Amino acid sequence: MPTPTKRQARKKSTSSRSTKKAPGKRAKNKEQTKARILKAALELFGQKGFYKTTTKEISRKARIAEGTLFNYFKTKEDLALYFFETELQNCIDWYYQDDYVRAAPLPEKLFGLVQHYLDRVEPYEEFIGAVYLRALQPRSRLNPLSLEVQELRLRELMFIRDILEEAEEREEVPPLGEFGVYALGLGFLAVVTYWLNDRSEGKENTMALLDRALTLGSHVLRQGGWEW
Amino acid sequence: MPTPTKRQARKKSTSSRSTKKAPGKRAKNKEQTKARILKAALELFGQKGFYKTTTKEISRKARIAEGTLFNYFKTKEDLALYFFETELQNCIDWYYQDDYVRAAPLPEKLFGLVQHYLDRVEPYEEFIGAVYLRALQPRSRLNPLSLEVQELRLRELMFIRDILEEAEEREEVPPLGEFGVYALGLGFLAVVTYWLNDRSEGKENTMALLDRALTLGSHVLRQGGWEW
DNA sequence: GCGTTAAAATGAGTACACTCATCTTTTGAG
DNA sequence: CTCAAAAGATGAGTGTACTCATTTTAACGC
Repeated sequence: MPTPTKRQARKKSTSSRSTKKAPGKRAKNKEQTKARILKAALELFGQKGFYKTTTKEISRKARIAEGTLFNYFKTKEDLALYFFETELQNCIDWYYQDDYVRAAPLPEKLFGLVQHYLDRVEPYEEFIGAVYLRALQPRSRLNPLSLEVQELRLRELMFIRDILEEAEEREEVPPLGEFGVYALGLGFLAVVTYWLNDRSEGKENTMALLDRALTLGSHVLRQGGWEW
Repeated sequence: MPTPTKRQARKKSTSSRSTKKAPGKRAKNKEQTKARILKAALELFGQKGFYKTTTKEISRKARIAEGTLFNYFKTKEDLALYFFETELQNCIDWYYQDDYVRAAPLPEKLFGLVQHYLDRVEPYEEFIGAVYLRALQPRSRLNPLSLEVQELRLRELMFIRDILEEAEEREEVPPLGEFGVYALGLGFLAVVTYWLNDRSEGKENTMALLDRALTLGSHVLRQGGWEW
């Protein structure tokens, strides 16, 4: 029994002659439906929150049958996860397209990235815990969400690795390897959890903490006290 | 509307004359029932896992009605949480009763504590994520578990504070204050998440990481590079 | 067009955590 | 002992995420 593949991009362009992209009515509909679901979900989550929004309501608002929703998203949490995927991708794109940020020294770079990410993720603050934090518990196949979350986490870690490798090449930091990636990812998680608890105006406490932590981190690394 | 208090220890010993403890049939039954529920839940979680065990099964095995379970535990997750409360308390008691550990230097002390905790928590590895890790998301009153989890986390942090204060008095570390507590708690969380992903024999990778991290931490602190 | 096949939509059905009005047991005062 | 009040147990009922057999729609060769 092969596991069903999903989200595969089809590039079969055999039949139609001149048009490079042959979207086809089917693919188009599917895209539209998915967009409608996401739009409806986002609005309802914004109005009533993640927990008080039912999948029935989302279906109704998206003008589809109740069951159809689950053809697009395996679970309600998987649907919510989609927003984080989008925002992470946005963050990655932003980084690779902004030359100023890419050229900046590592601490400034990280500060900018985290700030950007938190800004974008802010609307989903309520359910970030229900969804995203599960990345910390990847075992147990019983949890049906784990695979999706794991993918997201992996993409995040790969992005962090890129940034760290770049910094290593520029000799901004000593070679840290995989452990550095893990540690930085953990630091990021720490900031997010602090941010979740931060009730200060405009989350300024978080930004202050982040600033200080980056300064401290640079300091420790520059002292080279890293052999262990 | 005052929030209902729970789990309060009653010490009214007004009526019965000679016996110091007047348990009363009611309290006794309640205790027994609770114990039966916990026993049944633990067995079933062990056999089938947290997610595949239904509250109905637990009730049946504990020989109570389905609804009764929820007189004792607000949610299924709250029931699972009970095991972590117990183990944390056990850990605290263990620490305060073992003079050898209490006298040890801070890194050894922390190593012993974490090892002890992980040993005890190991049977619940499958659902530690479903329950315990929610402490990271304390906001959003919609999540009905948050209060209980928050209590547990608080107790943990208070324990960490005790340990740190002791170390500060003995001048094993510079004064770190509340930030130190937070950082150490985060470090602990890091170890737990690593442990959750660790498939090595006997979780030896985790223990190795813990050892190295403690050595590194001591080193950094001893260098005094802490002004920021 | 027409028929066939595969993709996708449908919504009644299911499973399960949790609620609540009602019934049962314990307590304690007289 | 009696009885009223309080604590607790009960299980049918409810809401909701999710499933699946069936129906509808799109694609495509003829």
